[in-house]
Amino acid sequence: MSLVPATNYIYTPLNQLRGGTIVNVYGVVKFFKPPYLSKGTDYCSVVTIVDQTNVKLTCLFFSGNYEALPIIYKIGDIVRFHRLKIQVYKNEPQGITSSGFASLTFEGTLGAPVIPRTSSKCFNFTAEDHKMVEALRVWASTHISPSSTLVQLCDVQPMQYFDLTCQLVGKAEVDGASFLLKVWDGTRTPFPSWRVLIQDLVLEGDLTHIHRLQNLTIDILVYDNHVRVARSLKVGSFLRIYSLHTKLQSVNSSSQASLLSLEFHLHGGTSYGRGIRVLPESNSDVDQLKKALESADLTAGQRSDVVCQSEHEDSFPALSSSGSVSLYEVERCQQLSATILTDHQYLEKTPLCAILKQKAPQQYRIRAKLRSYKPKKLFQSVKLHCPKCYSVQEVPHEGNLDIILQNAVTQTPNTKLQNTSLYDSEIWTTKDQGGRKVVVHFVKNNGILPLSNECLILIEVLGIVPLEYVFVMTFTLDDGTGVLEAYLKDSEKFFQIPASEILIDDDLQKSVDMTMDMFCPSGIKIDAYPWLECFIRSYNVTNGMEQQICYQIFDTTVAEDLI
DNA sequence: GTTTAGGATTCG
Repeated sequence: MSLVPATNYIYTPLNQLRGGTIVNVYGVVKFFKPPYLSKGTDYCSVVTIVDQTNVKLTCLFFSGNYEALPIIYKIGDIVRFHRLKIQVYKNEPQGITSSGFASLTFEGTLGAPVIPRTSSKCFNFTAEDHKMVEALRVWASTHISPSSTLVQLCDVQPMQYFDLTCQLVGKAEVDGASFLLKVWDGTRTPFPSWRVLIQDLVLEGDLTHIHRLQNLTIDILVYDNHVRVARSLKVGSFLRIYSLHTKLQSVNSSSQASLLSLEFHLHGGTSYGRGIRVLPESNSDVDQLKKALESADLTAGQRSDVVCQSEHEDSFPALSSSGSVSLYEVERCQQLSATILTDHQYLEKTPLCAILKQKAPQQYRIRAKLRSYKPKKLFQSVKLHCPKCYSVQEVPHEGNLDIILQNAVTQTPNTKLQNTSLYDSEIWTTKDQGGRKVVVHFVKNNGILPLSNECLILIEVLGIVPLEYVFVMTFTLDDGTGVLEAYLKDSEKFFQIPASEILIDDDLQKSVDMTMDMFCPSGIKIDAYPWLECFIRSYNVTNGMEQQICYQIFDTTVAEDLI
């Protein structure tokens, strides 16, 4: 007689789930919201899993007991759910807690020890389960991209959402809607953290320790629903803060120098799994964190190499007039860029806020995201450009003009460039110029020829200067410190596609469209856009009485692996 | 015994 009931659990593959049943399933966590207090009576957690059938299942878990919900720390964790109810929501199977629901969670890393995390006092775990976990790890290693949101403070970028593993060193009430957490992870941010103003004496924590850590600590403001969680946290505990948002702020000081600081916000709500979870000492990421904390360079945090313009202890280093922030643009913070420089790699990057304050002409290396661009339709960006207009040259002598024009008359227009899907072409034969042929292209809009007053007309012209096909676009660039409009005028260097061939080649059009869509993807926020490394020059433009500074992109090309 | 939320970033 055995005290343990010989239950043989059957696990249903995720592609065989039927509404109205109660099942046991295994899966890899693809998305999750750490447990949070619902608007009802229970804690809630939303978890999406996937298995070898490549079918996803989103599950809703409710429990009055926080511990009873699945103990998931990151995407890629492996879970086993027992007595999961399957219901149908929006015509899709959906999992939900049913009575007797229980879960086990395992690290998803190949080769890591198979240790179940659970609040269940007793649970069934056999050699078969062990095999299931191993098999899912192997499958996930080639089918699930590793979590890219786990980032150390030294690698944070302005305008980013990421998950931070850190230790809490201080906390303070700010107001009803926000709460301050002071944390560190042993590394230093590329820009100094903002300092949230709080009333004296409300900061809880070891003030001597916090002072010693100086700029190794960051200030996080958490809002709304996260306030009560933050308030309950114990100083010294290890945390993972999910979907933490960074924002680079330029602050003007009395000395008129630009100050840059990095803000950290945990916004209200639970979208994208925003939340806070305490990690136990046994967590393998906490082991790593502890090592980073032990080996942290406290002296580096003092920034003794920076000349501060203010004597205030917590002040931010000022930007020099050249706008260089090289001290904080730590090289290890490099992230792959969607465009690269073809020259000037030795130059330091300059934040846009600094460029916007300076006189033209100058040249800068920048790193920014493409907030938007104009025109949206590729055919509108292809223009004929006259290089002579941009260069200072003598107007040809009248005597030479005849010869130049006569030569032009003998050239026959290229018929390959006529009547494409993007424009209609007409050949106009002159009567009094020896029958010289002039080709006029009427550019269509979405395949339709616009009214004559709105139609872009390209004229293959007049013999003196061979006109050059170019892409002309306006890029609105944003690096978190400022926004700047820069022109791109490119014949083939930037896209590595000749502008002269774009109008007659569908594949090239698709390629440029895809590149632009990758720079500036629709439907996602700018934080998820790729970084562009660009070289720009500023120049003065006089428009009547007004003088304006414009910017042009050059010596920049689309990164090779994107072409 | 029911409700909660039902993935899909704030705007401080």
